[in-house]
Amino acid sequence: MARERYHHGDLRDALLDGAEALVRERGADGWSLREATVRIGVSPSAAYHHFASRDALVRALSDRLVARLGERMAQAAARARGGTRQRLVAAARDYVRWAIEDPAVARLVFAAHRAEPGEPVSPHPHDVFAAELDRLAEEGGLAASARPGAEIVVWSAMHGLATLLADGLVRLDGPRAIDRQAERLIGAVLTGLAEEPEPSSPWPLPRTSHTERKARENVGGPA
Amino acid sequence: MARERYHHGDLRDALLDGAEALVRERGADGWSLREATVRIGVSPSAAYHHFASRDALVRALSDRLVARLGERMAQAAARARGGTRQRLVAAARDYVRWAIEDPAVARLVFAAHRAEPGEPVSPHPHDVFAAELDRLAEEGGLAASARPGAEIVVWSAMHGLATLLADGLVRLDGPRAIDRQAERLIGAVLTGLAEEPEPSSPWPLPRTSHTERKARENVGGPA
DNA sequence: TGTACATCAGTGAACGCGCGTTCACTGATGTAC
DNA sequence: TGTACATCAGTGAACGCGCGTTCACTGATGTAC
Repeated sequence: MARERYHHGDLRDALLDGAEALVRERGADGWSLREATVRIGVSPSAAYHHFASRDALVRALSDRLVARLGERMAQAAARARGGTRQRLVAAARDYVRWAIEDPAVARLVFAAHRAEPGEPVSPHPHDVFAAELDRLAEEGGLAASARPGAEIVVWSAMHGLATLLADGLVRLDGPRAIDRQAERLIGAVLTGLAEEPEPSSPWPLPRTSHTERKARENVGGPA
Repeated sequence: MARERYHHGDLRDALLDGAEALVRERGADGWSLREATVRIGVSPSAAYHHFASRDALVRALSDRLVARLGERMAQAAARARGGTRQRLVAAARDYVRWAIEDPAVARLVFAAHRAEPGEPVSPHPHDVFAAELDRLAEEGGLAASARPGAEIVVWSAMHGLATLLADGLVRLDGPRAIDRQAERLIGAVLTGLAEEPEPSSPWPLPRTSHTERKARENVGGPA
């Protein structure tokens, strides 16, 4: 169990792995920084050479997990057969699948990401939805007036189902039922958006902590 | 600040009030049972004459809060002018309003209710949505095939927006923008449900911890 | 109206606990010459 | 190829903390006769 080398070599990543495993075993909150270090065979204080605080560790873990989710969703969309609507269905379904696969991980991500600081993460579920809706609008599957803010409509719906399932407030028997519920929800939302009458004044434009972090990062960046 | 009487008289309620105030001030998790007792001017151990554990206190508080939310929603629906669709819009909008009014309270409720035990709470948001959708189906605003499980579709959508806002992942400027976003979302979902093609096999029937608790309670109850 | 007594709802001290974080330190590594 | 030295990434002991919960207790209340 003991390390052979004095220097670990990749303690930062190892800590993230350890913390992730603890989240799976004991829940989003049921573990300590000390446990994560013990599990790796390193003293608690060693963690502070890599993270300023326990909180920083949690944020880094959350960023890593959310990036993985975004990648999954983007791949699910890319693999989908059919048109853009099917791509959206696939991405949306995957969001929900991911949440129930590991509810504790989902809770950590949803809770931890409320805290602002940290690197902006790409791809982010928000970006995936936004990109697919752009496609849909270009193809004429969505009125120009309905496009702004539509990604928040879609994200809200899928986030709600994912959260209700991850928190155990709603239960469905088996993966097939979950997929169908997700498909039903995204289907209703997309139909509703497609039929949306032109609003008398433009829809409100929600801001997200994710896109704002990206914008902040790009100040002074490449033109 | 000191109590005049040795016996408090209504310590149970006072503890719930104190805990609720702490949640508002310090967040869903940022307070202890001890703080709640100190605030009331009572020793920490006194709490154990009324709650078996801190957890039981949290659950009781959550039940109280969720019942209040359900009442609000039902009243909003009752006050709505227009048809059943407008009643649903009003209830859905209120769910979101409630969540952003006090995000910490909303987080406590959403998190604490995953834990099973406790009294079933009525009215529950789930019941309000279900009742209004029943009306809508009776009036022909919703196909019979689309009714089963539709309350989870609606609840998911509104829960998602509420959660994203309460957790600060999405921001909207001012109450007017929030109402419009909520209206847009529930509008899209209801349109989508109304247009929903008859499924080749019935939709999955999600179970909720809330309705299951009620069912359990009614075993052996009045016929 | 008075007294005995059970019950209820408090007190206060103490418990053991594990936590995040700091600190002075030391072993290992890499670079300059 | 060897040596000096700066830097990096660990150690281990200690800190102060507040927590939930238990326990033997006591003051207050209500009821029976």
